[in-house]
Amino acid sequence: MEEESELLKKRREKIDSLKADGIDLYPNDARVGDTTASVSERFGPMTAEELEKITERFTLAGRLMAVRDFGKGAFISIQDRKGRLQAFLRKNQLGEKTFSLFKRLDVGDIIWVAGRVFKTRTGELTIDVEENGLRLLSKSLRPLPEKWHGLTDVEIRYRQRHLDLIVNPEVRKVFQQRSRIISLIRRFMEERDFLEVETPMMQPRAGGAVARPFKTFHNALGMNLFLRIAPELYLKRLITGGLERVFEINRSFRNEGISTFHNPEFTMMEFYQAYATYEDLMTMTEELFVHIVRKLFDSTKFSYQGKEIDLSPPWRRLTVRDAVVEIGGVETAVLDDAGRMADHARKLGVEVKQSDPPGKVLMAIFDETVEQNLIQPTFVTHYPVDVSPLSRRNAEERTLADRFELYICGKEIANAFSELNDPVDQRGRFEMQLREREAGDLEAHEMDEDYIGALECGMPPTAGEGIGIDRIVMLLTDSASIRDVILFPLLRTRDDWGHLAARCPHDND
RNA sequence: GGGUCGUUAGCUCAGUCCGGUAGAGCAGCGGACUUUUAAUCCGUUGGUCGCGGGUCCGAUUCCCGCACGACCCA
Repeated sequence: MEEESELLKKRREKIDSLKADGIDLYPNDARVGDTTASVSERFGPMTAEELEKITERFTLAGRLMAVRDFGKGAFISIQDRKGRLQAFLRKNQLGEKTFSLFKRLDVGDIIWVAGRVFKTRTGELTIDVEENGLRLLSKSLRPLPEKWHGLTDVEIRYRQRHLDLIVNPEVRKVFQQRSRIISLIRRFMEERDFLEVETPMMQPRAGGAVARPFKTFHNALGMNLFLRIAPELYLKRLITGGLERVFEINRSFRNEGISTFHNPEFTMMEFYQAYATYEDLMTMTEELFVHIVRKLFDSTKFSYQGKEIDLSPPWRRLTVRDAVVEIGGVETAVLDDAGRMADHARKLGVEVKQSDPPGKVLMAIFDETVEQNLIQPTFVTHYPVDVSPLSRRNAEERTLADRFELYICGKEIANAFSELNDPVDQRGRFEMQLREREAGDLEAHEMDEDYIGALECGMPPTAGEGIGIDRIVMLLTDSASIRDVILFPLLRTRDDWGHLAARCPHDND
């Protein structure tokens, strides 16, 4: 048994003392009528004289965050989901018993107070706690992090997010913003008559994107399953099924490295619209983003990590080829010669295989030279078909796809294309992907006969898009790391002794 | 996978360069105080110095390895 700290011992002593007085440490019968915000919004603007006429009684519950004790009186701060409010405890008003309860409370306890409002000499709105108007609702055994610096150790912040949320109000705000952003997106889609759907996260084949999946196993069915890397192929079956406009906001999983912009599970919105083109989606994307930032900031501008971003449309549109020439500084002649292009890529330090199709090499050059320079919102268009196995071919340029990616602040935020609905072409694309897989590309797409079968029933001409929700939230909350916008980012597990938990041997097939 | 940095009290941090078993603030505990708000004042408790090994009379400090985390690179 591990030694208990002095602090914990003291708390246990208090608990024993409270129990001895017949005080329930975890009661569940308190009724809460108000919030810190409902009270302060209503009475904050009033003067002390005006408040004297208010005889209404308020009941609040929340966490005790600070105590300023004066012996026979004390100020305390109560924090609920909406914020903080101060309360004043007076011995002669609370009564002997209740005041003695207060003396045994700790910062961190969940409490309930009742009383009227008044303003202190310094003008702060305060609850004047009435007789017996203080109750303990839940006893805290552990001390909270420090009141002034809060909790800054990022590892503890992520591992014990509850502490982070209690003591760092700006963290709570980020997650409130996240919820708001998702809600705004949902509303926007519903207004355009899109139907929200849910498709499988456990899939017999992980398709719809170029990435490595997590593998799992269903015991009863004796079946290998993969966590989805994208919902795409299922959503398009729904388009074939006649739903015409669908969207899904949910998790996808990619078995890849972790960085400030990558978490193994992340949230994406994918949506598909029949009888639309990727060009329609560019306009719609502009409208969506403007809708969000106007509601959030009442402006089309915001700043991210010191960079001023302006989302007022129309956004810059640039082909991959033009981007590589203009921004990447690559000569046109190099791009027209597969051999020279591969040499150029190698010069940039990119690993190029003999089997890599030219489109893949071009995109490697793009990633290396262009991506991080696209700060203001930019639609990059005309992707090579080689790297777009599910996209429709451009009517004029058959080696190019009707596809765009959206970049903001040097990061990919969205990926969209007119969908390939020709089952014969689709089979050919999958076959090409299979050849890349055989050449060692573990991310290449697999053959999916079920999906081709669905296309053979006739899928209407459609455009679809995937938008990285975590990344949007990062941008709009000025968060430097994706871990700051995901409540419980993936970290290595540790047991109570600080050792790594047992790792399962993994199979590589 | 590689590099850099970090890990010291419940929290926020000093100290380690130059080896002699650790300090502050907040929190806690005791006392004073009924309009404070990082309340104040007086007193005071609290440490496997991330883990393991090596060198040494002696290691939180030097060396090696490991773990976890952060950032950068691939």
